Amino acid sequence: MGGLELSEKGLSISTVERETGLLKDTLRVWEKRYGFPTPGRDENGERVYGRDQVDKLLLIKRLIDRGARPSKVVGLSMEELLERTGSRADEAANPPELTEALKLVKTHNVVGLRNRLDSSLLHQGLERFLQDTVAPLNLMVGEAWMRGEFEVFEEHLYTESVQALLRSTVASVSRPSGSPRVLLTTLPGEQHILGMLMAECMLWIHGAACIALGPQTPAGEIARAADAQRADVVGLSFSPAYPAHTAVDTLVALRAMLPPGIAMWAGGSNPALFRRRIDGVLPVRELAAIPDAVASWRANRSGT
Amino acid sequence: MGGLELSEKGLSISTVERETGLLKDTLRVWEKRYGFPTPGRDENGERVYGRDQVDKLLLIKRLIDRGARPSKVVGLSMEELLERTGSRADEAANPPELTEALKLVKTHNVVGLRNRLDSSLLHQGLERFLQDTVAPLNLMVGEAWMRGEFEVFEEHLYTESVQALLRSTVASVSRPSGSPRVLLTTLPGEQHILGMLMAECMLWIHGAACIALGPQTPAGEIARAADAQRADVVGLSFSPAYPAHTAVDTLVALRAMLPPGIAMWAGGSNPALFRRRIDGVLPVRELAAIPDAVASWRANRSGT
DNA sequence: GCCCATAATTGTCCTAGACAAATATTGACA
DNA sequence: TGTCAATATTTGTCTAGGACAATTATGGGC
Repeated sequence: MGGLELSEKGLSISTVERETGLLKDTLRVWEKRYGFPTPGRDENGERVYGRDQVDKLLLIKRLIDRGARPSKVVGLSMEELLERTGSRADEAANPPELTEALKLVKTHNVVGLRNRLDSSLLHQGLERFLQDTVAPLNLMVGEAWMRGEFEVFEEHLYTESVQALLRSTVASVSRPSGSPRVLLTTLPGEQHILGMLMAECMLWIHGAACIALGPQTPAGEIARAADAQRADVVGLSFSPAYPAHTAVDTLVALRAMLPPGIAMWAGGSNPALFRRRIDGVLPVRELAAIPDAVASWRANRSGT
Repeated sequence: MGGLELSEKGLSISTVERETGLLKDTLRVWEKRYGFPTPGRDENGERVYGRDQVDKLLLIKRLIDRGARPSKVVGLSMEELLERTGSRADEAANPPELTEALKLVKTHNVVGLRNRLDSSLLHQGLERFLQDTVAPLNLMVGEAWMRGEFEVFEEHLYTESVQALLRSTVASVSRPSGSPRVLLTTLPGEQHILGMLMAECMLWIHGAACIALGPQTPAGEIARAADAQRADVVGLSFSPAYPAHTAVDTLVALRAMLPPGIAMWAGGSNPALFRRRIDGVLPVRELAAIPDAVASWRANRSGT
């Protein structure tokens, strides 16, 4: 019943869908329109993708998430794709501490990485640690991955290390208290939670109470949870890979379900959030905007 | 471009796929074969699902994951479905502390729940806490959800509370050391991480070192990571919802990629792991089996 | 009782076409 | 030259119906 798997020979279209996030329909239509990917066929007439094609698809997807047009990038050679990665000379502009941290990831030195992060956190304090260390490191890891300098598992290792650190920091907050009460989650299909964790830290620093629902809560459930938890704000996080119109549509729908007294904040590096205003939804472009959001919420509240 | 969203009116087939985990193809073929679901159509001829249908689909999916046959359960009424939920009188058999903990979830008292879990952990110690509190609570939450007594967001709240507690416990381990070195992760598409966290705790108690890769690592990357981290064991976790044949196929493929010196352990409540032996993969039926696995690994290692 | 051959069930893949939303391009006008 | 509206292209996702292999159930013989 379908479900071939990644043997050494090749991957089924389902597997490629899961690993790249590109729908089966999209894979098939790209093949027809742009001549890529070019899977083989098994004895059964079903598509079989090679590992190299999947790697290329992942790279293409990142370029598209960044704003490239499919017709321009699907079907390019690997070299041409790597050229478009950009971020050429500016890597030298990064502080040496960050470059060194990256080197620790590259050498799979988890312990060393964790030590360095711990020490940065202690030295800088949480807020500056988030803004000056974690945020730029995230970017650098993403860029390095695009340039083919990082394996997927190395990215996992990095993400997991940072998350563990932030989580244990957040856990040290005994109980949620303060205001506003912010319900934090992501929509179904959005699995990136690092941004949400960073937001949770920032909110906590600035005296807000966070109720973390974990990732992937359907909109209807978010509305019920906001009611049950008497939340003042619903905070949602969107990675660049999250489909733009789904994000906007769901935000609009959720806005209609929530009482007007509950604010909505949408953050993350997804461009859809900042292209056009969504009525009743506050876009939070970066971590540094969180304190402002909190402050203006309090001003509004005390004004009423 | 497609991607309608959950307004009050209805959900698109993509959204239903994301929220239920049932593929679009499956939804369409069920509609044709069993007469359910019965979505409406928008002005565009595209399927529009009601919230009630999605709830029913979620319930059906859980019954099927448990072993029911689709032809027998798809198309039953909501009442008939609830009858098959089973777990009738045995809920009285649960210890009263657990029932009380559930009540805290039901009243959305996150703080109370967290307090109670903390105190159970201190009182019982980590190992008994996992086996006598967390594991049965997981089951009870799942059952209660099937009986319609829990909302999705209440399950999220519960899961998040337990995860936060276990994570902060794990984080208190300064650095990974000990043997065997176990690389822990899940395969792409498997998002349930609670089981993995519980395993991490058990392994730590019994002197193993865990390297957590986070969820959803492709098989090839697991192999590279195992090499880079000099792992002795690769540990994978499978929830009941994970497709059976995908699990088996990928385990076989991964086994072929890994050197024979690296053991593979597969755990979780997915029935596929225990139906038939997979060569070179040790099935770990429950938490209590982890100490045995560790002990026998050590015996083997010292023997050689 | 168990075991094997046959029958039914079931999920996923295939092709090919259609269309609306998003994005780019053109042209008119200040 | 710059801005805005109208048109053209691009793009992802949906539709339909058919096919098939893997899984699970059923019957018959021992």
